[in-house]
Amino acid sequence: MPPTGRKVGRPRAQQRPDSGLSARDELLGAAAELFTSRGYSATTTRAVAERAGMRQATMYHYVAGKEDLLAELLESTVTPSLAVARQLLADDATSAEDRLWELCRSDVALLCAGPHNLGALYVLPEVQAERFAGFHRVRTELKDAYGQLLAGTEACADLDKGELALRTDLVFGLIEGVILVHRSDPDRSADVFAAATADAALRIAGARRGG
Amino acid sequence: MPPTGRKVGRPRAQQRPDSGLSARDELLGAAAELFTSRGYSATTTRAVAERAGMRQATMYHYVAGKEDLLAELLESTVTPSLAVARQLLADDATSAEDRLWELCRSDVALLCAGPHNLGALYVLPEVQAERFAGFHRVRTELKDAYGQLLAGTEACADLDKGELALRTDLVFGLIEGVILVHRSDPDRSADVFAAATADAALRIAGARRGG
DNA sequence: ATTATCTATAGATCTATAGATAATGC
DNA sequence: ATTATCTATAGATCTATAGATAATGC
Repeated sequence: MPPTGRKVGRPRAQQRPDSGLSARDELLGAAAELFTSRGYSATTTRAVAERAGMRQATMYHYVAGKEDLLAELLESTVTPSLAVARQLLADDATSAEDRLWELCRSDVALLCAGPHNLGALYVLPEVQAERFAGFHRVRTELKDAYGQLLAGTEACADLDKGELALRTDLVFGLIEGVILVHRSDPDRSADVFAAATADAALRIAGARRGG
Repeated sequence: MPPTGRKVGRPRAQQRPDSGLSARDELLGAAAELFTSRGYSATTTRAVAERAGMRQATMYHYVAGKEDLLAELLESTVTPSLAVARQLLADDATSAEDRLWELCRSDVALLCAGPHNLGALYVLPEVQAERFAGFHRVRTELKDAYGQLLAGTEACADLDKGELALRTDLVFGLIEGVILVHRSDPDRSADVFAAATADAALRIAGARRGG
């Protein structure tokens, strides 16, 4: 069994050094880059496939179509955030303030850490289509986690339902917005940026860490 | 001269009650609705024209193409915000804190007041293209106004350049983000929402109104 | 005559499928 | 034999233009 370079199937027309990734993952990476920078509808299946190193038709060997790529990217980026949120909701040994801070920090860090601006996927207009309802359910669950942690802070303890919804929108809007603005200065440390955003979120809530 | 209903030119195939708007403004309105809800590339010239009550080809009597519509929508939504910003920058009788608050409030109010979610236009991936550089220059000028007002607040007086840029990104990100999140609850009063966002922006800055 | 609109369509895509091809595996 | 890939293309768009048409204006 020789080291590498031996693969089943017809060779690709354009040979490239082996990235180590599966063909499917290369397609997902290409789609992430193109969808976030040019948009979903503006990105052709040809552009995705050729950036992944294969011809347009070959893409269909791995995915059912463009929609599949977007659906998978959406789910795979929101899932880690939601896992963090669930764990924080269950942790009743820590103050709501500290848990909210950590949720904000990790959310921003997760989305700003990767090579592409995955947060930009969330606001693509096409994502509002029924096809992506699964993503929206998960995203709503994440937003609910923000609301629950906010409701647990001392500063928000006495707010009525409408006021709490307003604060939740402000905090959630901050997170969504800074991820987009991040592309204006992508060289800044994602960790520093994430911590600063979490600080700002607590200030919006009227809360303080360790409270 | 009879009241209405008398117009030069071949009648439209689909007759509709006169909206009072010019054909060009009807096209702009249709484009605003479709670009914000479905996206720019996903919106066809046929969809825009027919929503405006005319056939696809007739659109070219009023605009050079889809790009023109987007360019005009972008400029016309950022221009009023920038006019407010310039006026506030020149007003040295008011504290930087109060002026920053007002800039945030009016920016959110302007974008959330209209029937469509015009703020969503700003984050369309297609807007990053060179074709819309004019919009980006104006938008950068608006962001600079945020930065200058922030620098004038007591809370930010001693920050270095990098720290100030970070705060500016946080405040600007909040504004951009809440405008997007606003679509989750478009029935809420735009004025209340705008004021609450401005309050939140000052808390991020570490400043207080009347400071 | 002027104008606003229409119908028709050329040319350029874009997606998804059909079927051929060139590797390895046994 | 199996697999991954290729080339070729049908069918469905989509944009922008050409040229006809049906009103009013004079």
